[in-house]
Amino acid sequence: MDIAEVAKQTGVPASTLRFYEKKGLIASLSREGLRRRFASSVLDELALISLGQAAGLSLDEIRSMILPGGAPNIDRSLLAAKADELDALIGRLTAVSYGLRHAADCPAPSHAECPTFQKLLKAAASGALERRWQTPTDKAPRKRAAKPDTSS
Amino acid sequence: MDIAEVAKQTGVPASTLRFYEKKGLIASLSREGLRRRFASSVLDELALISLGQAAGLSLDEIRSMILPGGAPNIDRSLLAAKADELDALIGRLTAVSYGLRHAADCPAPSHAECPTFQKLLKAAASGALERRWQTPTDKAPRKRAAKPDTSS
DNA sequence: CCTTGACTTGAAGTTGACTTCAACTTCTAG
DNA sequence: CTAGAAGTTGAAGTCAACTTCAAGTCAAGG
Repeated sequence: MDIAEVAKQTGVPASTLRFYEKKGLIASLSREGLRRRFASSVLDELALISLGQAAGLSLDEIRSMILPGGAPNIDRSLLAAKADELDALIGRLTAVSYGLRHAADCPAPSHAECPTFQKLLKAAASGALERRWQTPTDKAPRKRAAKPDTSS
Repeated sequence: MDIAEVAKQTGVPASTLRFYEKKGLIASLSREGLRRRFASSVLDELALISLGQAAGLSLDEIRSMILPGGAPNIDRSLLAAKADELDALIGRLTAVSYGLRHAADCPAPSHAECPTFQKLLKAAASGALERRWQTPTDKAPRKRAAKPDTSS
């Protein structure tokens, strides 16, 4: 498969594929002239990368899970640890969501008088809620996976 | 309060406080000579900022919620929308966590043979799991909120 | 032959939230 | 008075994950 084919099938832009290759996350099997040719196994690797990202791993971390051979080599205790981390995050987010929703419904004229909101604020102030994990911003529109495209 | 005092009480570094001031998120009430003097209400503002960040808002979004006067002016429908977003995120994360944990326990010799893991991979490949929201990295150690310090 | 379009490269740009730096001014203690 | 700690500034640097750009290569079609 050439780079455009991989891009079309996975929705991952060509620039990203080159970037991943440079980073050592995927390998292009050979070149036809200048052009990369990818083995179809790259599709699985990309899925793995996607999953790793969803689990909050950095690309560097993900790379360390991929054997040079291509087969994933995943430390189960690392998985469990990541799951724990994720659960902790979920717990915090759940609290925030709950508090947010409560504050949205709160009949108090100002949030300054809503006890639930105050409690949330206190939690935030004490550092119980860690910051910085971004929700996807609509300012960064990305191509989604292209549906198999019959038109071309 | 001077900047160091605020930093100590909130755990927010002085550099961040200046940064927030430049951004218009907090206001220093006056200057004593060159030095900023903060009203104690800045503590509440910082808590609000912290909460906003935990809810996934950008600093710009947070600023738009803070009236020049200092009192929060929060659109309830925005809160509800953010809560919805959060819930969706929580749902995805829960799926990933579950899958991760299952894969960690999976008795198959390689994850290639674990059906749960395969399912996760498929979901990731299809874009059902969105990317990019970072868990706090230990490479970015931060001061935590200092306990009320009696020593000074 | 020559254009067009898909691909190649390395380098530089982007974004958000900060941090770090250099150079400078002030306050306080000795 | 003087040192040093702590404050000030604007500008530049950092980080991650990409994207964009300029400039170049190559195959195919008219």
